[in-house]
Amino acid sequence: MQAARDTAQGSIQAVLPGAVLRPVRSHAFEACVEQLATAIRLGVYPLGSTLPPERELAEQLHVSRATLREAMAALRQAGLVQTTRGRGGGTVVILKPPTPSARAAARTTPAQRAEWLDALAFRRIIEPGAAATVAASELSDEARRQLIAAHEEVDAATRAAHYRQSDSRFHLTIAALTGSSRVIDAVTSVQATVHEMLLAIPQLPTNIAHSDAQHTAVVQAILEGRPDAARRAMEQHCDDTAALLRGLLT
Amino acid sequence: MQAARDTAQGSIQAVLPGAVLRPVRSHAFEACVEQLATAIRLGVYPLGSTLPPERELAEQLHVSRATLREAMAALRQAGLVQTTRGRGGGTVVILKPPTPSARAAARTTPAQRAEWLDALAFRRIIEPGAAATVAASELSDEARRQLIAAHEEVDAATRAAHYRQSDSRFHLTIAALTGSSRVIDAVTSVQATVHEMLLAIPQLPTNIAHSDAQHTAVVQAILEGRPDAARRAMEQHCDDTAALLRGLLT
DNA sequence: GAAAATTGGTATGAACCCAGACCATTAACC
DNA sequence: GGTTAATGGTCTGGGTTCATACCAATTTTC
Repeated sequence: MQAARDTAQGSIQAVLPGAVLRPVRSHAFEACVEQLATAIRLGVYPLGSTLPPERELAEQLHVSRATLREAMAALRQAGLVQTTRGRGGGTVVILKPPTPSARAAARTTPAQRAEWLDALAFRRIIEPGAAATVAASELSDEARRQLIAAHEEVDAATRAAHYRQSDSRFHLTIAALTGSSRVIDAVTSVQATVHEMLLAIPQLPTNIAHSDAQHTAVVQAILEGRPDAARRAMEQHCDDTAALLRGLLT
Repeated sequence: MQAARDTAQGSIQAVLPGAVLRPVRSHAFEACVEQLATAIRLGVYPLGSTLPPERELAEQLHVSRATLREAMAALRQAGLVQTTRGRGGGTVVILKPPTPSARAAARTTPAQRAEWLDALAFRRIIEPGAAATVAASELSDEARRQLIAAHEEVDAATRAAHYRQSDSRFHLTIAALTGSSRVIDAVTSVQATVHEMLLAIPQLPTNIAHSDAQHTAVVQAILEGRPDAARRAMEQHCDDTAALLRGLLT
């Protein structure tokens, strides 16, 4: 009767139960703060832009306005946004992207490291997959414009502070072009973690040039409709970034 | 001042804000019910197996025991589990996997259909990616055993009712072998949706034979350490299933 | 300049969720 | 057979979240 506890039926499935059940996300307040802060830091809402009205955001996040307002208050207190009342008012992003080297490579907990390595492994699957999917689909002119514009924006952002946000937006744009909300979710989550990691290490200009070349290869492969080439280019990009991060993390 | 509302800075990013923010998962009770019911239906906890004690499950799901118990009560009322008290007691799975053809292809809402198509697109990326990742990694003897056993189990399950659960466990096993919790989450979510879709359509024996051949190809490629072959085999498998489902869904 | 519309700010009662302690029942153990 | 341990069942007080109003400020519109 003791053996029956571990899921009966063979040893194969003995590992699944522990792996499949994931923590339920409670605490709406914290979840809102995290999502909004991430969106701002990734540049989804750039410096100076106005967030949607509270009522609208609350509906998007499936949260009561009271809870959303608490999250807003936290963002305000953290210096990420500023709020003004009345018609035409709203909440404006005032966060200046931090300079990476400003923060030293803080000591990371084992759990933190595991989370980061997990994100890199997941990224190696999802981002190349997204690039291949977009390359295999028929892109509208509008879609092509968006991709090219996002790429040019990264190219133009030589200043390190803006480079990170442009880079995130570039990757998110590719995800958005798949049209799949699950893909967008996955890439957003991955980019948030990568962003966090990159803040912890100094940024080398050579890396930026290197990344730009790979971005260009990805965009070309997508525009020419070559899925395998797009996947390989993005895999190379992920591998290089991952090698850099893993090396500077130990 | 009106134009500034739509995220300032060019038209490219005008689409991102709406796409990136996702609903916050509140309502712990419903989330628990959904996760447990899914795990049971996918065969993570097979018929006759005992679930972990309430205190343990509550901790795994990051939920109070009171909330977990409410979820358990719902599962009990739905006829999925049975509970007995005292030492050696616990909650046992009593759900018999339903016969697919029993339920007619119910009318689906547009939102439902969109969700389903999204899941298929996501699956086409994540499952082949997971197969390639596993094939590229060095597998322990234990891991090889698990993979082979999971495959043989599907092979042996000719009865339709058990076939679905074996199939889900097979795909989940590959995900688990990547060692990445994000990959496991993604595949679990995708399998849950695919499972839901397959329940809505009759199952043809020819499809099972077809799938088995593809499963074999995936396993062989993984065991031989050929990532590209593993990816292609799994892509073929996903494409065939997706074509079938999309066809019978309109 | 007055009215209307849009936006953030505040208040309240109900429902939900949590942590912890304690009770009841049953199988395992000596 | 008696004791112990494991497990589900119950209770309570306090914090969170929700839905729904209504108030306040400010710009747009006429």
